[in-house]
Amino acid sequence: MLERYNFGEIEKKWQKKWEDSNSFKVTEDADKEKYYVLEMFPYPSGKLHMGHVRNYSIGDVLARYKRMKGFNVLHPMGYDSFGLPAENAAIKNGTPPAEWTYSNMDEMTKQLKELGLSYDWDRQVATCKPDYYRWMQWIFIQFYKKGLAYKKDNPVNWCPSCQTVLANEQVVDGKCERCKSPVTKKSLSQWYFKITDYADRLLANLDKLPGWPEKVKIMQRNWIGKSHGAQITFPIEGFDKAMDVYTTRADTLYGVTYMVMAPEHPYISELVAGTEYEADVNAYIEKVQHMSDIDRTSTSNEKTGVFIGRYAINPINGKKVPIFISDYVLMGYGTGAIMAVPAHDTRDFDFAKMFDLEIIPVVDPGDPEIDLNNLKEAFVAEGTMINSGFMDGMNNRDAIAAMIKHVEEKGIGKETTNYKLRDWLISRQRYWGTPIPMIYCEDCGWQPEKEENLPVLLPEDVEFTGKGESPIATSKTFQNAVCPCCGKPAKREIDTMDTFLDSSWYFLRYCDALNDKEAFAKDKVDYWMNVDQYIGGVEHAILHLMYARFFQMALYDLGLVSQEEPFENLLTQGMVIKDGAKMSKSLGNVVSPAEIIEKYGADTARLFILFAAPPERELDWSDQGVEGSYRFINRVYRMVYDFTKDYKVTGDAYEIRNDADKNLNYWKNYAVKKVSDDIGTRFNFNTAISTVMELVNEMYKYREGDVNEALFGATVKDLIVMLAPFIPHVAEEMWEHIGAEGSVHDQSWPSYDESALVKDTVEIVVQINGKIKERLDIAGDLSREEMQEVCMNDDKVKALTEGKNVIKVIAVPNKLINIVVK
RNA sequence: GCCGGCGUGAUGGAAUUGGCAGACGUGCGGGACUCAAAAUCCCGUGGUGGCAACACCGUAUGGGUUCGACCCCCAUCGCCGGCACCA
Repeated sequence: MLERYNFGEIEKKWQKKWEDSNSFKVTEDADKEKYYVLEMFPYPSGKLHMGHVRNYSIGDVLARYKRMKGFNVLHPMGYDSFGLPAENAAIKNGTPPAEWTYSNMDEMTKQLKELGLSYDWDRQVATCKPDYYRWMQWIFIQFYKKGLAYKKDNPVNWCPSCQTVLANEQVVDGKCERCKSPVTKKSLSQWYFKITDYADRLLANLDKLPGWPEKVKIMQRNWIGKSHGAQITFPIEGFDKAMDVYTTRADTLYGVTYMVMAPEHPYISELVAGTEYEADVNAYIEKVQHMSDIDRTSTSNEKTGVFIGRYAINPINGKKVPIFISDYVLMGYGTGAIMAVPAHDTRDFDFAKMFDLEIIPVVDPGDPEIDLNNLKEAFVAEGTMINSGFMDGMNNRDAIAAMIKHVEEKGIGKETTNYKLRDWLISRQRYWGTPIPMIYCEDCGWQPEKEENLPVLLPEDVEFTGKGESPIATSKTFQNAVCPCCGKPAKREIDTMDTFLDSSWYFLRYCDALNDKEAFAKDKVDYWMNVDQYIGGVEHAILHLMYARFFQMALYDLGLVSQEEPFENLLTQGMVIKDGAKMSKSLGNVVSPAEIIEKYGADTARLFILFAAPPERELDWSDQGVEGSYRFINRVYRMVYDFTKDYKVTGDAYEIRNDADKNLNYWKNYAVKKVSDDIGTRFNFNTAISTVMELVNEMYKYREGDVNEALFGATVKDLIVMLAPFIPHVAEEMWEHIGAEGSVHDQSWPSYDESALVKDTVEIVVQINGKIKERLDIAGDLSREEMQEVCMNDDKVKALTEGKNVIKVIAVPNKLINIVVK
């Protein structure tokens, strides 16, 4: 070890040793307790950013800590390597997506290794590799066979000029973001997963995840959006089909004054065919079709709509009410039609005012301030039923149940549960994704490819023009297939899978990444799963984390895994920001990990990022803070170096000779206790580090006096071991330097001696009426009564309470005394 | 609009959940070392008043509960995030 801290050499040296000895490889070991720590795998954009560094540093500290605690730790890394950017690169500069992706992965792997992360690289997965997507396709087929995958026509955004499907985000003002031509809705045949079948379980199981942040669970609950109500059937005058509506407010059925259908409602064309309303209705539908969902919802108060010339009959009282179409009713939720109660629904109220429709109050607020005959806004709170036949006088919350029961008895409706969650549209008209392993046969319909023919490989004879159909369609051979059922020539599906599928089971593949016989062996998955600690950005709170849960449940139902939920504990790390804003190119506040590693080394980068803030919170990047972390490493390094000039680190046995020894011994043991707790149970790495800093400060102080070689040496040893998870390279270097055996990362985590934590005297606070008046050093571990006695006999306390009436005394052992006086 | 979260020194953040507010780091001030600077080491650093011992004030604001509140309750203000015409 050199006198000066040369991070460049140290980091290179140890990274090579770890790699050469395959230090972090793990295998199943039934005799050891396992721990699976997983960080969300990255998209291989080519460069790591600080968010990655933060994510992986957190995971690495945990992995290294748990390993030292004796766990068999699985800590893998891989790439979510399918996706659009690779395809865009191909369009822009002609590089094949595979080439672009593989070179990015190499670059990122290099950077990850430079951070000194303790991954078992043998288990690396990349979702774009055939040995991964083969099993993705196999899983798809299992889902298909179980009835979880289906193909359905559905309207999607279509740009007639670019000849392509657009995502909602790519439609601006009803126009194509690129060429500005009006976007139409086109019905395209798309593959879906029936995630809605799992809505209830996805919701209910959230309660079985105490290790998840409440925030994420709330977001998922809202996304699933379960609501309880009734479906009620309204006959349409002069029409043979009736109109079903969904409502959570069955209590307001008597207050219905009109009906609204979504513009996409299937009955509309029939209802207006050949009438004087047809032209207006079609014009309105046309207009709505040209709007993106974003625009449809942006003008939230301005209601639009058209009367369709038809009437519905309220089944409860026979009242005839007009039917409108309006874009404020969504086809995708409930039945795509509503009963409108303007008196008690804000949106219906706005619409009724706009079209001058009748408003009938049926819930009385019981508030003299509110004029029921001239409502200024919809009344949506609780009240008493009026104008509602048999329900009059009831509380409206009770009336909901009463009305549901009533409509069920009369056969005009039924109790219903609804979800906001929709089925998962999984097909993409893109090249760089897993081919959907389905074949269309004129005679047999859609058939899954035979499992022995997997993988269905991505074709390479394709063109990337950015126009026309998916590039896969340009392949001369890809679509030609044989029907797995009847053997006749058939056509292969050219759509690929949403990349969220790939990332919905990668944690299972890590358990058995090299298996070429099956997606994963059940016994291996049974050994490693569940993921004990999952770590990633909160931006995945809904999509990825919901899809992965869905996959796990579906695989559980298929008998392929033994648990319903994949992630035992979830930690959502905060963003890395600088100067009060997210790091971004446009703001010019990006700090690249590469430049920090170059200037200070990976250990400093890791230490700073863990020290600057607790993991869930935003982290404010500070160049001066980085300097501070660098200084701290130097400070430790110097101390260890200097100590070994005069002394040796011997065994662990030492004697306590005096107060200074006792104090250092206290700190040594206290730090072990505190750091273990902070890493292992609280994930407060920032306070763990600050404790180690305090210990180092104490060691500097101690060094000024009469040094007990054995004690100081033992403290140095514990110090290096405690620092190892945070700054693994320099810890290893110092460990070698003090002449200790083996790798520091193979050491057991230090234990502490409870008796060393007992102080001879403790400082307690004396309060009078809750105000601190005095601090006293008294013997430690006194009982309440003893404490009180010592305190009341103190001269200052006596003086302060002189002539006052002591009402009561509260004593908290080793902490404080509060004397209440009058 | 609805649902969350957060407001603590100049600053990033501590305070293990109702018991010493401001640990640790940064910055700043002072000292030591040096011809000098950097680095390093040591000391100080919430505010007001006082030579001082000390006193008073202080965790967004206003109230409450409690012997005791950064922590619990009510209201208000501000910032951030999620969802957003879901009937």
